[in-house]
Amino acid sequence: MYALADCNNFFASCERVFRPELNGRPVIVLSNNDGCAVARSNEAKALGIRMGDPLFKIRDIVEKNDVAVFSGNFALYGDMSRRVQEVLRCYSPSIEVYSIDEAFLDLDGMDVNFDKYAKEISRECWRQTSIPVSVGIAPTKTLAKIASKLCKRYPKLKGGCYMHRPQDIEKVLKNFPAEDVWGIGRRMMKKLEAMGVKTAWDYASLPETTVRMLFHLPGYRTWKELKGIPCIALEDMIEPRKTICVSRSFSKEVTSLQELSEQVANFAEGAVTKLRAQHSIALEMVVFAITNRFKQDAPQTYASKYVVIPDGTADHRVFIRHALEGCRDFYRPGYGYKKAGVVITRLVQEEGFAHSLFSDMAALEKESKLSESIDSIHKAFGRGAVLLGSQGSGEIKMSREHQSPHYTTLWTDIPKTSVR
DNA sequence: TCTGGGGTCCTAGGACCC
DNA sequence: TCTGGGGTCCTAGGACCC
Repeated sequence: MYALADCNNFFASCERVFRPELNGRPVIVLSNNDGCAVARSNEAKALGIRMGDPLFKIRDIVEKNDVAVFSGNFALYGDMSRRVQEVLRCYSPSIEVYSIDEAFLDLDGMDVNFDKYAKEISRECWRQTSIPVSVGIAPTKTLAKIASKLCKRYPKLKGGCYMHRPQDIEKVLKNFPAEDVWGIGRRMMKKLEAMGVKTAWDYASLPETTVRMLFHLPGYRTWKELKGIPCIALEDMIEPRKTICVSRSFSKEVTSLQELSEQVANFAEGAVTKLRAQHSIALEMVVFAITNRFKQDAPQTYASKYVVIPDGTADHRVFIRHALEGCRDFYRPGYGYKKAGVVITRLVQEEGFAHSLFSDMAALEKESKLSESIDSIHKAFGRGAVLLGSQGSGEIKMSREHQSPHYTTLWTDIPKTSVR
């Protein structure tokens, strides 16, 4: 048996924890640069604001309905997520943190009343964090996801739903749109529509061979999971990432090589920081810059440079140097670059990595000492406490007109009046 | 005017081997 | 005219997730 705990409208709920007067009022949270709505409270959803709607297109709705608008405050959301996880860990020895707002719990072999258990987990999350959490319990992860969605649909379930009897599952699936099933995306749905498949039950009723032929292994797994046969295991071990990407859109277009270089150097530094945190080294990187695809009359480019790092390294300067070289290579005047980034790939664990016979080990060791020093300065004084010259004076200011305080992650921002 | 940022897995097909 | 039968490894691109 699996549980899925899913925080309702997570980012919007985080903002409400510290602004309880916003309960009942529509709330949205925006992506970087105050671009798109990436979280909506139920009231905001009811107004027709969709996931990913750009702010400028919904301005009318926002103003007419007194929608509370927040810039993304990801330090806050990360910290609240950690708090919810702490509560969840009390309910199973084995949990998989699936995303910032979702976690699976392995309930195998537990001798409890699962319906009560689901409701209790939800209640306790609320009591300790003030985040509303929907907990679905079912024999497979895919069904647990569906059960948790039922909690959102039916408040009378009180945040917890246990679903296991075949006749109950059948009833639920017959009323559950196929497109909302975990693992069925837009492309698949298009094929399914043509076949007359509308509900999760329709999909589960397709012949096995059809599913295998048309939707291959991933679609087949989903099909079996809907039938109650577990195929997707709980992954409670945190594996190191296989790729790391740091990219941003700019609040204004970047036209000069100097400015683009400084940005890209910063992204490279950010990527290396993530790389070092998981004790990996990388053998490849790609640096890229793209123009504004929405500006149809402007010249467009998707410029990138791919670099091989034969020695494999996690050295700040190596990545920044390659990133800058890449920039110099592909930069062309006359383009307005709107977004850029650095992707590092071919990641391997630092421990046990066999360097080439011809690597200059003494030089590599010296380099790594410098990077270690940068790490410890950052640890003691915060990221950005020391910069490489090429990183310039820092980042381009992101548009953040509606940022809430860092209530839980900055001493100066701790709420001073009791809110609950 | 204004449009996010980060991941994973799978498969087909190319290139190579005997 | 007729043109074998296995393999492996790698990569790009597609599809999905949040």
